[in-house]
Amino acid sequence: MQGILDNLNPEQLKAVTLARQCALILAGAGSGKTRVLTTRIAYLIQTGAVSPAGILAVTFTNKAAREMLTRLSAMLPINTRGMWIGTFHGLCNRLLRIHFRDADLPQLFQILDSGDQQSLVKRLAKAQGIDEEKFPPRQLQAFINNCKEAGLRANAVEASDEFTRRMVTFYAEYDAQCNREGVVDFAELLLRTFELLSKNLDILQHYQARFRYILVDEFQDTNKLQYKWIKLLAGTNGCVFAVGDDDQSIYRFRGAEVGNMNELVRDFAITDVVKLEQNYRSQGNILDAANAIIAHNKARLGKNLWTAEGKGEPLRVYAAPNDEDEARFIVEEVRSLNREGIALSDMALLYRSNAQSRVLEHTLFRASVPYRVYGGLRFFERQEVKHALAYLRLAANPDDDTAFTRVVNFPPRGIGTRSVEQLQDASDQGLGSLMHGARTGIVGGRSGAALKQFVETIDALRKSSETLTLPELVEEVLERSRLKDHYGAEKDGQDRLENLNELINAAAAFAEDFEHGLEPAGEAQEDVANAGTPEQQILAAFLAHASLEAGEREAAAGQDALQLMTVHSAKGLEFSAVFISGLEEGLFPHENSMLEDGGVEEERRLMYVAITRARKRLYLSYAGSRMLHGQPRYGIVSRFVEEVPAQLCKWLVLPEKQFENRGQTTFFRGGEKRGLSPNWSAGGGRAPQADPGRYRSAERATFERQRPDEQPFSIGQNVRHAKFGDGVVIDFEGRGLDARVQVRFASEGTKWLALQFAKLTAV
DNA sequence: TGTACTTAAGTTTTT
DNA sequence: CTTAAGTACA
Repeated sequence: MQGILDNLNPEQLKAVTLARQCALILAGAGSGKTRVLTTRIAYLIQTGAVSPAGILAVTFTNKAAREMLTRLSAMLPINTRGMWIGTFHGLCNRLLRIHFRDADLPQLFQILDSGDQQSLVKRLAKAQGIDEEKFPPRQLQAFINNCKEAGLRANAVEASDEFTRRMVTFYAEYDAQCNREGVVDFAELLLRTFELLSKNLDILQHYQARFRYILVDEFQDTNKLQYKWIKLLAGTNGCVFAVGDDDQSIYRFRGAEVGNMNELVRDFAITDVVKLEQNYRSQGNILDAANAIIAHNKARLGKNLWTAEGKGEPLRVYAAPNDEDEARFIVEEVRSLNREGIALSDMALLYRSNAQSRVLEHTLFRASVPYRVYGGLRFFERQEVKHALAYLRLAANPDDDTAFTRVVNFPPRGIGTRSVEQLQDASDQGLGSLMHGARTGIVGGRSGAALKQFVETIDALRKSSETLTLPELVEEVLERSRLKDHYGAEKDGQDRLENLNELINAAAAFAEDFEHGLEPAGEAQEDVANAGTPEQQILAAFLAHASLEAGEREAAAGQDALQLMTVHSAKGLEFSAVFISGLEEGLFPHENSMLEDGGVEEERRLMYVAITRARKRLYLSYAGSRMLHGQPRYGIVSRFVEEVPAQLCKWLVLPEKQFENRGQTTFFRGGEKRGLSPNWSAGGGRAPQADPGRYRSAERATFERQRPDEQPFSIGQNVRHAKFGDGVVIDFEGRGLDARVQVRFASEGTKWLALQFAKLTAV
């Protein structure tokens, strides 16, 4: 017992050992939030306050849920299986699988990810002859999701104008179509569960009695519906332990309501909010900067981070004449820090929007600095994987029209848009799903025959799904669908084939976990009375898994590499050294945010998150000009840089030296709320020129010294390629973007590689 | 029906 | 600049 409470500070201890009462823990960045959450669970179980089965812990990401489970099993020698720890969506999926009848869902309902949802919206909008100019599919999709996340069905949405009324109608038709197909989107998982519990008192009471303790992570990110969901499950006797930080609320654009924190305090009569303000991550100056910036926001719950550590280094601020120079500066600093012994993987290069990574990547590449970009395509989102999954989905549920349209003519089998339209028309007239139409031979001629073949393939797969193990079934899918043949024949299909093989492995691994009850759905299985064949159960669980957990981001080679990511994806992480780039008005804070009410405050919280990622070193940089959409844009320093107290900063180049004629160029600074004037002057505007004298020539000299780095590979050099492995450069031609190198690989033979595309690193 | 060209548009993201 | 989506043509 003593063990788990050791080394907690007084506030952490208070939070962990609270008596049975609802609580809001205001946990600042780096204050040991996850530790408090997991220790609280361990404490409750160890003191016998509750059995593991009485715990419900909700997170936003699978990663956070896994982290919690890992730490928990390190703390307690218990079986974590009975515990409900997971994401909102994962837990809802679990509930709906158990109570599919009461939720009015087919047993093997499928989950649409955002991409699937968008194709469904597009298909439906087209079928209804909706003007895509007036109602862009993206907007329709957003409208539906916003409604659902507010807990509103179409019949509950108030529409005052014609435009909204049309969208509401569409929403109703969309839902009807989902029901026909037996599919649910992400927001539907939550709304459907909420309705299930609202309408079935016995089920609600069962779970209210079971989950005596409900814990919520990142509470500031909950949306309206999620909060209602928590409230419903907690009931009058529940005990909610919410951990959050209003200063780190950066997801308002996807429906997060910081106001839920105040609601919670009111609804659950919380009398004292526990504040965790001691920061164990950043040194003093960094923390002071964060506090100073966030102090500009109004309507905060109020919290000030402090540290027992010293002040540490000052913040480094660099004003670059342009984006390329900014990148060059960062790369030099990264190398210098690396020489001082900081691992590349312990440094992060942050930016506001993904588009900014290109210049940075280019410069890093030329300088042979290994890096890893977060935010790429994930495994289950890859085209070839989604195709294979669509066949699996049809095997599980032939009425899944989204899956049907995706693969009915992929690989190409002579079924064109015309034929699919015929099926669609028939379906619109109430003649059933697309698959049903294909089966009944609505389409004649060659296409009709091809369709018949397709139906037979799916039927065969469906039969196989009843008996084959999951990995066997996946293999069968790859063969029968001819996906393997198709990608095998494609000249650049090797990577895709590898991913398809990887899917078999993923299926095997999943089946294994499922059998051992490691997958939560494995337990849910016990609760289901009438379950179909076990093989079909596993298939449904696997498909849900593929939608809910898109898989780890593309794993780079395990080497030490600089971490590149948006500020959003940096949330929750920490690094010894952090570079925040592109600190210009219009970029960060983003220009679009200035039009929204409270938009700049959200951007400021984003800046706060960025700063508090750093342990020891923090760099802020901005560029006088930046290439955007192929044209130069001229910007001025972000207000966020100016909000940092001057005494915390060390300017590496004095700003006035770079922008000599700044006073002559007219720049606008948007207001916090109105922001009517653009903060970027367009391409034709006058640039803040660098001082043609001293500064420029000094920079030129630096560029000259950098020259050799432009051609990082010389003959005889050892290099590494992400796919082909290690090799040696044996020839070279071209310059700049056209440059190609010939590399002899240890295992893959000799290849010519375009430097522009191939990710080669020096070894 | 599939390929090649043109054109438009371009925050942040998890489930 | 890049990418995606849509249109014209073989």
